[in-house]
Amino acid sequence: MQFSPVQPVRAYQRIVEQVEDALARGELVPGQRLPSERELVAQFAVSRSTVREALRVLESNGVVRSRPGDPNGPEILPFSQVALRKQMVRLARVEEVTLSELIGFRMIMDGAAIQVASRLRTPEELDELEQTLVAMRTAIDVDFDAFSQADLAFHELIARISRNSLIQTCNEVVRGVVLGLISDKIAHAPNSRALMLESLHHHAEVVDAIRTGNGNAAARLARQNMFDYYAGYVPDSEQETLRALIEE
Amino acid sequence: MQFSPVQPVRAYQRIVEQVEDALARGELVPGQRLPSERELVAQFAVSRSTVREALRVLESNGVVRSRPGDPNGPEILPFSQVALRKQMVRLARVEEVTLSELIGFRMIMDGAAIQVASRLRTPEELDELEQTLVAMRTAIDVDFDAFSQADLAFHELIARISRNSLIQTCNEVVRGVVLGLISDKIAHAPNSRALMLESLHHHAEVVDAIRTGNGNAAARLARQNMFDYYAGYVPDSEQETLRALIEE
DNA sequence: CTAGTCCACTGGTCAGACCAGTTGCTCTCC
DNA sequence: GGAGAGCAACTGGTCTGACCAGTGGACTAG
Repeated sequence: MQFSPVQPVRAYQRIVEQVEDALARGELVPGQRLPSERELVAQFAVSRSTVREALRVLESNGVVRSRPGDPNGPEILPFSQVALRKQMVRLARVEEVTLSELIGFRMIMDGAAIQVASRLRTPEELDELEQTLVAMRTAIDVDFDAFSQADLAFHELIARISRNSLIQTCNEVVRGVVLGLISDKIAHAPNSRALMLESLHHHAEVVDAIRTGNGNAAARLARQNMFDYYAGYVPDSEQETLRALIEE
Repeated sequence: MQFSPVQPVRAYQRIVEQVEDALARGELVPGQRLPSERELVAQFAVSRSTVREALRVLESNGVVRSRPGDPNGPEILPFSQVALRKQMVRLARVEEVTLSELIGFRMIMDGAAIQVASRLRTPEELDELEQTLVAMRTAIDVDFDAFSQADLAFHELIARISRNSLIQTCNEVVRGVVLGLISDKIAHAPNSRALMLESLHHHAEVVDAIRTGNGNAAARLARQNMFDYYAGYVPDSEQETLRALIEE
């Protein structure tokens, strides 16, 4: 007879589990309301502190929202990847993670999004992509921040067209972290305008490949462009892993 | 003069922010301890309930761990795959993330790991890969669990050879989540042994491509194998996004 | 030296009080 | 009749204080 180690489970955790189980079974759906805290105290037969601690956890997971004075009780929120995103951010910000790892990961994510988008995109979505190119062209004459915003819109659209929310979330996170690390260097580069123009040209090439539905070519182009753009910020000794992602 | 809408910030949220800011600035590092709850009450000049609600949020974010009776106060945690995995599992349960999205993500991660590993692998690492194939061959005659373990060792080694911790982590997490969702179906398939043999054959093909340093071919092979293996578990209407990842 | 007990701390939960915010209803004034 | 003010009953946010189980270290007895 073999026993295994036991672990006490806190009362508030039990409440969290019950609520999430009810969500998984469809017995609670977004838009609905939980009972008030005082009602939950009665139903769960615990103190109000315990209920509130459970609600803090659920809130942090993006499951519910509480508003003071709201007479209808805590609201179930639409499902979102807020908490997953938080964990991805924590992963990306681990101290030992290098810039080259982040850039490599971004190349993979962007490349994959573009590859899938090339196959799945509708004509309307292709039009939207063209519009983002126009916006990028306009933003060049404003400033680097405006160009970054337009660039962001381009990549967010690509990720949306890929219809994979994990790609979307990872892409957003790693793009944000990479940009946070080297944004100053890029914005203050002496040839900033030239870089923006070249970047726009590359984006247009990618859109062309997407238009023709050539996923592999589009992904390879995008990865090559990212390598060219970012390799200068990475130590020579770490570029090998990035090169592996652009070979034919 | 333009004013913007204001939003009250709760006291416990302020505490969460202060702790997370201190982490971001490196003033707190994993392994360190926060002061005890009663000490935090004094430092933040709030009630103990408020401190505890903040700690529930931080705990839910994977930032700290509290143990009853621990005389050293709440512990700062390093990033952990467990928390990332937990969030992915939550999303899968409510179908905010579909099986096809998870499988697609896995194809991308595994494919990328194999592509980079093809370039970076050392002769010693290639030997290690061969050993995992031997272990898989042996495990077929044991049972599906043993084969799964050997399969896991293969993929973990590949991810390690890729020298990208983001790929490693995401790969491990998503593999665990996918396997958790469909493991029962696979283990009880009537042709389980045939599936394991075929899977072993595919892994050997991948290792061959890695040996010759052909990253693109290895990655494509791996993604094709995963598509063949998993496509049956995905609705027809969602297979298009997976097909995009295996086209030439 | 080892085992047991005690003490001072830790975190988990409870009960009750008070406060600010929200909503709906009623009353008064124009 | 319509608009505004006031009130009551609720909501969630925070506070205070008490009690309990768990942990580790110090002390004592064998």
